[in-house]
Amino acid sequence: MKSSSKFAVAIHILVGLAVVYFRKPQQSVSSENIAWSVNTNPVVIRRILGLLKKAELVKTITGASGGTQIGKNPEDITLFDIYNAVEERTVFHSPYRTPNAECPIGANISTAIAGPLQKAEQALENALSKVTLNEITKNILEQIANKQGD
Amino acid sequence: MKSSSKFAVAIHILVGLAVVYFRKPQQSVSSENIAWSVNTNPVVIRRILGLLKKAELVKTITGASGGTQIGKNPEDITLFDIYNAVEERTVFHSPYRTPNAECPIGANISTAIAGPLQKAEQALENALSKVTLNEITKNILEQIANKQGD
DNA sequence: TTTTTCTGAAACCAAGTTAGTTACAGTATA
DNA sequence: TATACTGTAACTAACTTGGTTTCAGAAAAA
Repeated sequence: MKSSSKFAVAIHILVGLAVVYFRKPQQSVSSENIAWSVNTNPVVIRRILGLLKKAELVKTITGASGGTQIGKNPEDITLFDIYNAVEERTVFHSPYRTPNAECPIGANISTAIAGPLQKAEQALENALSKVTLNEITKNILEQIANKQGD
Repeated sequence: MKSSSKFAVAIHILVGLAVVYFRKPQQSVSSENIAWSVNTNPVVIRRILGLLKKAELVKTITGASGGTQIGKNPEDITLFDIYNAVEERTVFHSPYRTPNAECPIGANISTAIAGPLQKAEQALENALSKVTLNEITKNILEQIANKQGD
């Protein structure tokens, strides 16, 4: 199983936007700024922002002094929303070369495993939808505050 | 998120071995035979069998008229055992380029999301471990029987 | 003993995916 | 009009994957 980093980067982006939103709700952030925090190229960030925008998790403003703001209250964004926005394929979707239909097992295996795999995926998604962006952001802000207290 | 087909193929292999086991417990199956059912190359099958063998889900016999048998009772093999045997990385593990440590968010994001992601993964694994190879095999044997009744 | 039939493993390739990069058109502000 | 952004196309390098060929080793069969 190979995972893309898109999900992790998307969480990172949204946490950053949430922090900005808490401090100054109308402020927008440039892709270059975000790229600095994530440690990558602004275009990589803009690509992911495009996906988040489609899901209405962020809104972007073009033109000078434009940038991105969070699209809704961090309370109302779950990890599943983010996951759903950036990861197009399901966990178990595989480019599984169609099994041999002449073989009784090959002919029936796909439907036999579809149910259980879907349930497992459902369980994953349920767990993700229980965690809000707000919680994660608060968690990070606490970590930062604690370190400053040292 | 990109998935390999190894998990699906591994299930296919084990269902096949379970069917053989039910019919004739001491019979072993060649990788070529399995490859025919899966519709791929015997070497691909042997690669996956190697992983399943390490997990003691199958046992192989070398030499002429050798092959593979299931390693334990299908009742005692869960989808999680199979998943665990063939998929080395975790669902969310990403080659995430280390975020910028100079940024407070970058410095703290990894630990903040580790917990929730681990819980989600745990949920997935729990769901997988509730399904046995036996159930899937019986399901397939039923499907086959129903079709013959047409 | 020799032949045959298997597994195990190395080595290689083609295809696909991903992150990163450059470049540039379009847009809105100052 | 100059500036500072986004959006997007196009390209590349690195990596992963499944498929394939090849061969050494093992064990049964002849």
